[in-house]
Amino acid sequence: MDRVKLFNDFLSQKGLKSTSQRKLILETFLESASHYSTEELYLKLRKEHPRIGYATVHRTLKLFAECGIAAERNFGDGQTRFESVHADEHHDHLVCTKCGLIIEFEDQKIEELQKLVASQHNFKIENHRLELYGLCKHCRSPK
Amino acid sequence: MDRVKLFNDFLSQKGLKSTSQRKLILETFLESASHYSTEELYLKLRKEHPRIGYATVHRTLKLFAECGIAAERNFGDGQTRFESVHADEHHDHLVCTKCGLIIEFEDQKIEELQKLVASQHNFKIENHRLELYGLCKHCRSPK
DNA sequence: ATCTTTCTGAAAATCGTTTTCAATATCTTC
DNA sequence: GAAGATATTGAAAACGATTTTCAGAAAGAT
Repeated sequence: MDRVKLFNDFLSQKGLKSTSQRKLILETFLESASHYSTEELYLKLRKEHPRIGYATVHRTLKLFAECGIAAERNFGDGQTRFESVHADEHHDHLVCTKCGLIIEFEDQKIEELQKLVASQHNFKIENHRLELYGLCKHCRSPK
Repeated sequence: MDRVKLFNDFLSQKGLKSTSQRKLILETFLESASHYSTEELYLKLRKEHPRIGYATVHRTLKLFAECGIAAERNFGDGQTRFESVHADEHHDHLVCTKCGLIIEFEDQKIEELQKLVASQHNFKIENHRLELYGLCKHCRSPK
Protein backbone atom coordinates (compact mmCIF):
# COMPACT_ATOMS: atom_id res chain seq x y z
CA MET A 1 0.00 0.00 0.00
CA ASP A 2 2.89 2.33 0.49
CA ARG A 3 3.94 2.07 -3.14
CA VAL A 4 2.15 5.39 -3.48
CA LYS A 5 4.29 6.82 -0.71
CA LEU A 6 7.38 5.22 -2.19
CA PHE A 7 6.69 6.91 -5.49
CA ASN A 8 6.03 10.28 -3.90
CA ASP A 9 9.24 10.06 -1.92
CA PHE A 10 11.08 9.18 -5.10
CA LEU A 11 9.60 12.19 -6.85
CA SER A 12 10.43 14.74 -4.19
CA GLN A 13 13.87 13.28 -3.72
CA LYS A 14 14.59 13.89 -7.39
CA GLY A 15 12.98 17.31 -7.43
CA LEU A 16 10.12 16.06 -9.58
CA LYS A 17 6.54 17.10 -9.22
CA SER A 18 3.49 15.23 -8.10
CA THR A 19 0.90 15.76 -10.79
CA SER A 20 -2.65 14.59 -11.23
CA GLN A 21 -1.59 12.49 -14.24
CA ARG A 22 1.12 10.69 -12.31
CA LYS A 23 -1.27 9.90 -9.49
CA LEU A 24 -3.85 8.63 -11.91
CA ILE A 25 -1.41 6.46 -13.83
CA LEU A 26 0.06 4.92 -10.69
CA GLU A 27 -3.39 4.21 -9.31
CA THR A 28 -4.52 2.49 -12.48
CA PHE A 29 -1.27 0.62 -12.85
CA LEU A 30 -1.52 -0.81 -9.33
CA GLU A 31 -5.20 -1.57 -9.64
CA SER A 32 -4.73 -4.44 -12.02
CA ALA A 33 -2.09 -7.16 -11.76
CA SER A 34 -1.71 -7.15 -15.51
CA HIS A 35 1.52 -6.82 -17.50
CA TYR A 36 0.88 -3.58 -19.32
CA SER A 37 2.53 -2.30 -22.42
CA THR A 38 2.51 1.49 -22.75
CA GLU A 39 -0.13 1.18 -25.43
CA GLU A 40 -2.43 -1.00 -23.37
CA LEU A 41 -2.30 1.20 -20.31
CA TYR A 42 -2.72 4.28 -22.47
CA LEU A 43 -5.85 2.87 -24.11
CA LYS A 44 -7.30 1.84 -20.78
CA LEU A 45 -6.68 5.26 -19.26
CA ARG A 46 -8.09 7.07 -22.24
CA LYS A 47 -11.51 5.57 -21.74
CA GLU A 48 -12.00 7.59 -18.58
CA HIS A 49 -9.52 10.37 -19.27
CA PRO A 50 -9.50 11.16 -22.98
CA ARG A 51 -7.08 14.06 -22.58
CA ILE A 52 -4.16 11.99 -21.33
CA GLY A 53 -1.22 11.64 -23.69
CA TYR A 54 0.66 8.57 -24.77
CA ALA A 55 4.01 10.17 -23.99
CA THR A 56 2.94 10.95 -20.46
CA VAL A 57 1.91 7.37 -19.82
CA HIS A 58 5.17 6.11 -21.22
CA ARG A 59 7.32 8.55 -19.28
CA THR A 60 5.50 7.70 -16.09
CA LEU A 61 5.96 3.96 -16.58
CA LYS A 62 9.66 4.63 -17.05
CA LEU A 63 9.65 6.47 -13.74
CA PHE A 64 8.00 3.47 -12.08
CA ALA A 65 10.77 1.29 -13.41
CA GLU A 66 13.39 3.75 -12.24
CA CYS A 67 12.12 3.79 -8.68
CA GLY A 68 11.60 0.05 -8.53
CA ILE A 69 7.81 -0.03 -8.47
CA ALA A 70 7.74 -1.68 -11.88
CA ALA A 71 10.05 -3.79 -13.99
CA GLU A 72 10.40 -3.72 -17.75
CA ARG A 73 9.84 -7.03 -19.45
CA ASN A 74 9.99 -8.23 -22.98
CA PHE A 75 8.12 -11.35 -23.97
CA GLY A 76 9.15 -11.39 -27.58
CA ASP A 77 6.08 -9.77 -29.11
CA GLY A 78 7.92 -6.56 -29.82
CA GLN A 79 6.33 -4.64 -26.98
CA THR A 80 7.95 -3.73 -23.71
CA ARG A 81 5.71 -4.58 -20.81
CA PHE A 82 5.77 -3.17 -17.31
CA GLU A 83 4.91 -5.36 -14.39
CA SER A 84 4.31 -4.44 -10.81
CA VAL A 85 7.23 -5.45 -8.60
CA HIS A 86 6.45 -6.60 -5.10
CA ALA A 87 9.31 -5.90 -2.70
CA ASP A 88 12.15 -8.41 -2.93
CA GLU A 89 10.06 -11.14 -4.39
CA HIS A 90 11.40 -12.52 -7.60
CA HIS A 91 9.42 -14.46 -10.11
CA ASP A 92 9.55 -15.88 -13.60
CA HIS A 93 6.91 -16.40 -16.27
CA LEU A 94 4.92 -18.95 -18.14
CA VAL A 95 3.66 -17.39 -21.36
CA CYS A 96 0.97 -18.94 -23.52
CA THR A 97 1.97 -18.57 -27.15
CA LYS A 98 -1.62 -18.81 -28.30
CA CYS A 99 -3.73 -16.61 -26.06
CA GLY A 100 -0.99 -14.50 -24.47
CA LEU A 101 -1.82 -15.53 -20.90
CA ILE A 102 1.02 -14.81 -18.50
CA ILE A 103 1.41 -16.78 -15.28
CA GLU A 104 4.01 -15.93 -12.68
CA PHE A 105 5.90 -18.54 -10.74
CA GLU A 106 8.80 -18.85 -8.38
CA ASP A 107 11.10 -21.79 -7.95
CA GLN A 108 13.80 -21.71 -5.36
CA LYS A 109 15.58 -24.77 -6.68
CA ILE A 110 15.96 -23.26 -10.12
CA GLU A 111 17.33 -20.09 -8.58
CA GLU A 112 19.94 -22.06 -6.72
CA LEU A 113 21.01 -23.96 -9.79
CA GLN A 114 21.38 -20.68 -11.62
CA LYS A 115 23.74 -19.41 -8.96
CA LEU A 116 25.72 -22.58 -9.29
CA VAL A 117 26.05 -22.25 -13.04
CA ALA A 118 27.11 -18.64 -12.69
CA SER A 119 29.80 -19.39 -10.17
CA GLN A 120 31.15 -22.14 -12.40
CA HIS A 121 31.73 -19.49 -15.04
CA ASN A 122 33.00 -16.92 -12.59
CA PHE A 123 30.03 -14.68 -13.13
CA LYS A 124 28.45 -12.47 -10.53
CA ILE A 125 24.73 -12.49 -11.27
CA GLU A 126 22.86 -9.23 -11.05
CA ASN A 127 19.56 -10.50 -12.30
CA HIS A 128 18.03 -13.03 -14.59
CA ARG A 129 15.06 -13.83 -16.69
CA LEU A 130 13.40 -17.14 -17.24
CA GLU A 131 10.42 -17.53 -19.46
CA LEU A 132 8.69 -20.74 -20.47
CA TYR A 133 6.68 -20.47 -23.66
CA GLY A 134 3.97 -22.94 -24.54
CA LEU A 135 0.28 -23.70 -24.50
CA CYS A 136 -1.79 -23.04 -21.42
CA LYS A 137 -4.41 -25.34 -20.00
CA HIS A 138 -7.18 -23.91 -22.18
CA CYS A 139 -5.28 -23.67 -25.42
CA ARG A 140 -4.03 -27.25 -25.10
CA SER A 141 -7.45 -28.80 -25.29
CA PRO A 142 -8.85 -29.19 -28.81
CA LYS A 143 -11.79 -26.83 -28.46
CA MET B 1 28.55 -29.42 -41.85
CA ASP B 2 25.30 -30.30 -43.53
CA ARG B 3 23.69 -27.07 -42.42
CA VAL B 4 24.50 -25.92 -45.94
CA LYS B 5 22.62 -28.91 -47.34
CA LEU B 6 19.81 -28.36 -44.88
CA PHE B 7 19.44 -24.79 -46.05
CA ASN B 8 19.52 -25.76 -49.72
CA ASP B 9 16.88 -28.40 -49.14
CA PHE B 10 14.77 -25.85 -47.36
CA LEU B 11 15.10 -23.44 -50.25
CA SER B 12 14.18 -25.88 -52.99
CA GLN B 13 11.35 -27.29 -50.93
CA LYS B 14 9.83 -23.82 -50.71
CA GLY B 15 10.49 -22.97 -54.34
CA LEU B 16 13.12 -20.41 -53.38
CA LYS B 17 16.33 -19.84 -55.23
CA SER B 18 19.90 -20.50 -54.29
CA THR B 19 21.75 -17.27 -54.85
CA SER B 20 25.33 -16.19 -54.41
CA GLN B 21 24.28 -13.79 -51.66
CA ARG B 22 22.51 -16.49 -49.69
CA LYS B 23 25.49 -18.78 -49.95
CA LEU B 24 27.82 -16.03 -48.86
CA ILE B 25 25.68 -14.99 -45.90
CA LEU B 26 25.26 -18.55 -44.66
CA GLU B 27 28.97 -19.21 -44.98
CA THR B 28 29.88 -16.11 -43.02
CA PHE B 29 27.20 -16.73 -40.45
CA LEU B 30 28.44 -20.25 -39.76
CA GLU B 31 32.08 -19.23 -39.76
CA SER B 32 31.90 -17.41 -36.48
CA ALA B 33 30.16 -18.59 -33.35
CA SER B 34 29.07 -15.05 -32.60
CA HIS B 35 25.56 -13.83 -31.88
CA TYR B 36 25.02 -11.50 -34.79
CA SER B 37 22.57 -8.70 -35.11
CA THR B 38 21.57 -7.89 -38.68
CA GLU B 39 23.66 -4.75 -38.49
CA GLU B 40 26.78 -6.52 -37.27
CA LEU B 41 26.66 -9.21 -39.90
CA TYR B 42 25.90 -6.64 -42.56
CA LEU B 43 28.90 -4.53 -41.60
CA LYS B 44 31.16 -7.56 -41.53
CA LEU B 45 30.00 -8.73 -44.95
CA ARG B 46 30.33 -5.30 -46.46
CA LYS B 47 34.05 -5.22 -45.86
CA GLU B 48 34.59 -7.91 -48.45
CA HIS B 49 31.41 -7.44 -50.44
CA PRO B 50 30.49 -3.77 -50.55
CA ARG B 51 27.54 -4.32 -52.87
CA ILE B 52 25.52 -6.44 -50.48
CA GLY B 53 22.39 -4.86 -49.08
CA TYR B 54 21.19 -4.61 -45.51
CA ALA B 55 17.75 -5.91 -46.46
CA THR B 56 19.19 -8.99 -48.08
CA VAL B 57 21.20 -9.83 -44.98
CA HIS B 58 18.18 -9.38 -42.80
CA ARG B 59 15.88 -11.41 -45.04
CA THR B 60 18.39 -14.19 -45.18
CA LEU B 61 18.80 -14.30 -41.42
CA LYS B 62 15.04 -14.59 -41.15
CA LEU B 63 15.20 -17.54 -43.51
CA PHE B 64 17.82 -19.16 -41.31
CA ALA B 65 15.49 -18.77 -38.36
CA GLU B 66 12.60 -20.17 -40.37
CA CYS B 67 14.45 -23.31 -41.33
CA GLY B 68 15.92 -23.84 -37.88
CA ILE B 69 19.55 -23.05 -38.64
CA ALA B 70 19.39 -19.97 -36.47
CA ALA B 71 17.34 -18.73 -33.56
CA GLU B 72 16.30 -15.16 -32.85
CA ARG B 73 17.34 -13.86 -29.48
CA ASN B 74 16.84 -10.63 -27.67
CA PHE B 75 19.21 -9.68 -24.90
CA GLY B 76 17.57 -6.43 -24.01
CA ASP B 77 19.82 -4.06 -25.92
CA GLY B 78 17.16 -3.33 -28.50
CA GLN B 79 18.72 -5.45 -31.20
CA THR B 80 17.54 -8.85 -32.28
CA ARG B 81 20.42 -11.29 -32.49
CA PHE B 82 20.64 -14.48 -34.48
CA GLU B 83 22.54 -17.39 -33.10
CA SER B 84 23.53 -20.60 -34.75
CA VAL B 85 21.42 -23.53 -33.57
CA HIS B 86 23.14 -26.87 -33.32
CA ALA B 87 20.72 -29.74 -33.89
CA ASP B 88 18.57 -30.56 -30.87
CA GLU B 89 20.96 -29.09 -28.43
CA HIS B 90 19.45 -26.47 -26.23
CA HIS B 91 21.36 -23.88 -24.32
CA ASP B 92 20.91 -20.77 -22.25
CA HIS B 93 23.02 -17.68 -21.75
CA LEU B 94 25.17 -15.80 -19.34
CA VAL B 95 25.38 -12.18 -20.45
CA CYS B 96 27.90 -9.71 -19.07
CA THR B 97 26.14 -6.41 -18.49
CA LYS B 98 29.39 -4.50 -18.74
CA CYS B 99 31.29 -5.85 -21.72
CA GLY B 100 28.50 -7.69 -23.53
CA LEU B 101 30.22 -11.07 -23.43
CA ILE B 102 27.82 -13.92 -24.04
CA ILE B 103 28.56 -17.39 -22.70
CA GLU B 104 26.37 -20.36 -23.51
CA PHE B 105 25.58 -23.08 -21.02
CA GLU B 106 23.36 -26.06 -20.63
CA ASP B 107 21.96 -27.48 -17.44
CA GLN B 108 19.87 -30.59 -17.51
CA LYS B 109 18.64 -30.21 -13.96
CA ILE B 110 17.26 -26.77 -14.64
CA GLU B 111 15.50 -28.09 -17.73
CA GLU B 112 13.85 -30.79 -15.71
CA LEU B 113 12.69 -28.39 -13.05
CA GLN B 114 11.20 -26.21 -15.75
CA LYS B 115 9.18 -29.12 -17.05
CA LEU B 116 7.97 -29.78 -13.56
CA VAL B 117 6.85 -26.20 -13.06
CA ALA B 118 5.07 -26.24 -16.40
CA SER B 119 3.18 -29.41 -15.66
CA GLN B 120 2.11 -28.01 -12.32
CA HIS B 121 0.41 -25.21 -14.21
CA ASN B 122 -0.93 -27.47 -16.92
CA PHE B 123 1.29 -25.89 -19.54
CA LYS B 124 2.77 -27.68 -22.49
CA ILE B 125 6.18 -26.08 -23.05
CA GLU B 126 7.23 -25.34 -26.60
CA ASN B 127 10.42 -23.55 -25.75
CA HIS B 128 11.99 -21.36 -23.14
CA ARG B 129 14.60 -18.77 -22.53
CA LEU B 130 16.85 -18.37 -19.59
CA GLU B 131 19.35 -15.58 -19.34
CA LEU B 132 21.55 -14.72 -16.41
CA TYR B 133 22.79 -11.15 -16.43
CA GLY B 134 25.79 -10.06 -14.42
CA LEU B 135 29.48 -9.35 -14.43
CA CYS B 136 31.90 -11.73 -16.10
CA LYS B 137 35.21 -12.83 -14.71
CA HIS B 138 37.08 -9.87 -16.17
CA CYS B 139 34.59 -7.17 -15.38
CA ARG B 140 34.31 -8.30 -11.77
CA SER B 141 37.91 -7.57 -10.93
CA PRO B 142 38.65 -3.92 -10.11
CA LYS B 143 40.90 -3.20 -13.07
C1' DA C 1 18.42 -19.10 -75.45
C1' DT C 2 13.99 -17.71 -73.77
C1' DC C 3 10.66 -17.17 -70.40
C1' DT C 4 8.89 -17.08 -65.82
C1' DT C 5 9.63 -16.39 -61.28
C1' DT C 6 12.26 -15.05 -57.47
C1' DC C 7 15.89 -12.05 -55.66
C1' DT C 8 18.47 -7.98 -54.88
C1' DG C 9 19.65 -3.36 -53.21
C1' DA C 10 18.19 1.32 -52.43
C1' DA C 11 14.88 3.86 -50.72
C1' DA C 12 10.59 4.46 -48.47
C1' DA C 13 7.38 2.78 -45.01
C1' DT C 14 6.33 0.98 -40.62
C1' DC C 15 6.34 0.08 -35.70
C1' DG C 16 7.39 0.98 -31.00
C1' DT C 17 9.74 4.29 -28.43
C1' DT C 18 11.76 8.76 -27.34
C1' DT C 19 12.36 13.69 -27.86
C1' DT C 20 10.97 18.43 -28.83
C1' DC C 21 8.44 22.45 -27.82
C1' DA C 22 4.97 25.78 -26.56
C1' DA C 23 1.41 25.99 -23.29
C1' DT C 24 0.17 24.60 -18.57
C1' DA C 25 0.55 23.01 -13.84
C1' DT C 26 3.15 22.61 -9.59
C1' DC C 27 5.98 24.24 -6.01
C1' DT C 28 8.15 27.52 -3.76
C1' DT C 29 8.77 32.24 -1.76
C1' DC C 30 7.05 36.44 -0.58
C1' DG D 1 -2.82 33.90 -2.26
C1' DA D 2 -0.09 36.09 -6.08
C1' DA D 3 4.37 35.94 -8.64
C1' DG D 4 8.26 33.70 -10.22
C1' DA D 5 10.98 29.60 -11.20
C1' DT D 6 10.95 25.08 -12.74
C1' DA D 7 9.03 20.77 -14.16
C1' DT D 8 5.17 18.59 -16.83
C1' DT D 9 1.97 17.89 -20.36
C1' DG D 10 0.16 16.48 -24.94
C1' DA D 11 0.70 16.73 -29.89
C1' DA D 12 3.65 16.21 -33.23
C1' DA D 13 8.10 15.27 -34.94
C1' DA D 14 12.27 12.44 -34.55
C1' DC D 15 14.35 8.25 -33.88
C1' DG D 16 16.32 3.45 -34.50
C1' DA D 17 15.44 -1.11 -35.73
C1' DT D 18 12.94 -3.77 -38.83
C1' DT D 19 10.08 -4.58 -42.88
C1' DT D 20 8.20 -3.53 -47.36
C1' DT D 21 8.20 -1.70 -52.04
C1' DC D 22 9.76 -1.68 -56.61
C1' DA D 23 12.45 -1.75 -60.84
C1' DG D 24 16.30 -4.03 -62.59
C1' DA D 25 19.16 -8.39 -62.21
C1' DA D 26 19.77 -13.32 -61.55
C1' DA D 27 18.26 -18.17 -61.23
C1' DG D 28 15.95 -22.13 -62.79
C1' DA D 29 12.67 -24.26 -65.99
C1' DT D 30 11.36 -25.06 -70.74
